[in-house]
Amino acid sequence: MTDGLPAYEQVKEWIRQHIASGEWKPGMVVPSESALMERFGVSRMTANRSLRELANEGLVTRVQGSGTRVAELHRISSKLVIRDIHEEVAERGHVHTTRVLKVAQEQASAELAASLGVRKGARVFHTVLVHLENSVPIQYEDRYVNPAAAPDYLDSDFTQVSPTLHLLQHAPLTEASYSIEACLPTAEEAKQLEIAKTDPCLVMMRRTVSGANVASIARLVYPGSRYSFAGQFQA
Amino acid sequence: MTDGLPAYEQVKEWIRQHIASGEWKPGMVVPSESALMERFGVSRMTANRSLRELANEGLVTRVQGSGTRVAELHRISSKLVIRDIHEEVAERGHVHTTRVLKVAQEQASAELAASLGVRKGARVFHTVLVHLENSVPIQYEDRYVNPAAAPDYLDSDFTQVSPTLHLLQHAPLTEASYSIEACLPTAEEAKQLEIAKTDPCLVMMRRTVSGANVASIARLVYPGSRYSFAGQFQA
DNA sequence: CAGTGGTCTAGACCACCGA
DNA sequence: CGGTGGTCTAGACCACTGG
Repeated sequence: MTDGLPAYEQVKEWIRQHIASGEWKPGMVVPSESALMERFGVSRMTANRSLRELANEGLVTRVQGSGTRVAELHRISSKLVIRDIHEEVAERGHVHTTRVLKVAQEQASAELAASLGVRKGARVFHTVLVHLENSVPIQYEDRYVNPAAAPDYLDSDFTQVSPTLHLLQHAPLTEASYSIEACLPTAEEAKQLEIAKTDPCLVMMRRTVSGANVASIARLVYPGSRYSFAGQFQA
Repeated sequence: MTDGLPAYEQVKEWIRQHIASGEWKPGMVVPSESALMERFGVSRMTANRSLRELANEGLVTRVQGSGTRVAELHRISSKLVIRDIHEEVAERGHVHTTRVLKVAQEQASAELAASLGVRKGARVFHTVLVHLENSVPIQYEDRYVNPAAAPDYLDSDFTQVSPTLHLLQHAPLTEASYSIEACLPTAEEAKQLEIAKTDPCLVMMRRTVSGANVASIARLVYPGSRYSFAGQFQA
């Protein structure tokens, strides 16, 4: 333990290298906490932290009473970060503007009511807008909001504050789920995004939960030719 | 500290609730480790573990000497897990089969050579196959493999072992990057996936690194009508 | 039963920040 | 300078696994 790095990091690094080199294959037992104590002259708390963090990262699996093993399949798992679109465009040094198509109160259909967790016919907020990057449309956003989660949603100026940002600030996020598909745009979406009706789009359906309420349900349509999701994974 | 839950989890949960309820807003200071020691009657190591894990989860930020604060914007960040397709299909209780279209050695074009990190004209492996779930095509996989990373790649029986699995077993994964877009299929892809040329597809480009080598570059085409990526996020 | 991981404590030394 | 987080130790009790 001579390096400048913390001891628990040195232990992690040593284990990582044995796994990455293929020397320790999936399913094989990794040195136990007491073995690491001897090998590195560290306390058990330190050895424990190393193994626990590697387990959190998915590199090893631990079973009480049995031991620590190299994880079976290095699943390629990576963080997909969903960000406020205004922030994302700004970070590229571009200008983000918004075209507001609809800001309204509506009565929830049966299907929508079920998704939002409100009674059928209850009052819900509905916004439709288009996000532009340097005047080029990059996202069509069709969103329903539960008034219980964000009572003053409709008072927001959506040309200044994106719906995502308003919700993040007024309805702390506790849970979210999404799915990504490839679809053709509807006629209205194609028109607003200024693309052909045959241009494929990435469609993200996103549902966010804030505390006890479903806060919002959104359908986000991205022109396939102008947008992609990217991610990275490091072992 | 009466509950059945570990003390550090109880402390985390207490903090999470104050954040989720909106009581503690982004930027506000969270109780320090010593404050938590008093409040819960735990040792500093335990209080430290609670705050450290919350920081790893992105809920708070910590600055040495300054303190712990509620993180600025809850970015909706979620794990996108990319799995071996055979395993994924099997888990749904369906049958996975493979149609092998090409297994060959080729000379790398300039562009491909650059991506794979080999010399132009170097020998590379090239496979093309279609994955079927209950006899329905769900993925067209066009893959180039660096022989340095998996010398016996071509000896594999791809009807039994998927390329992903072979690579995971023979070339331990150290890094991966991907991007997801919406595209129309090529004529060949449409034919093999048994879809119309106008049906949008999800296309994932994936690049994996094993140790010092780029192991493989793959283009994975999913029929939009039969596949979606889903994910979830919990605060 | 011995070996493993899961948790917790009391105390310690250090580096850093801000008044 | 005091308060904060970053790390580490020696020892402890428990629950679980496997032979």
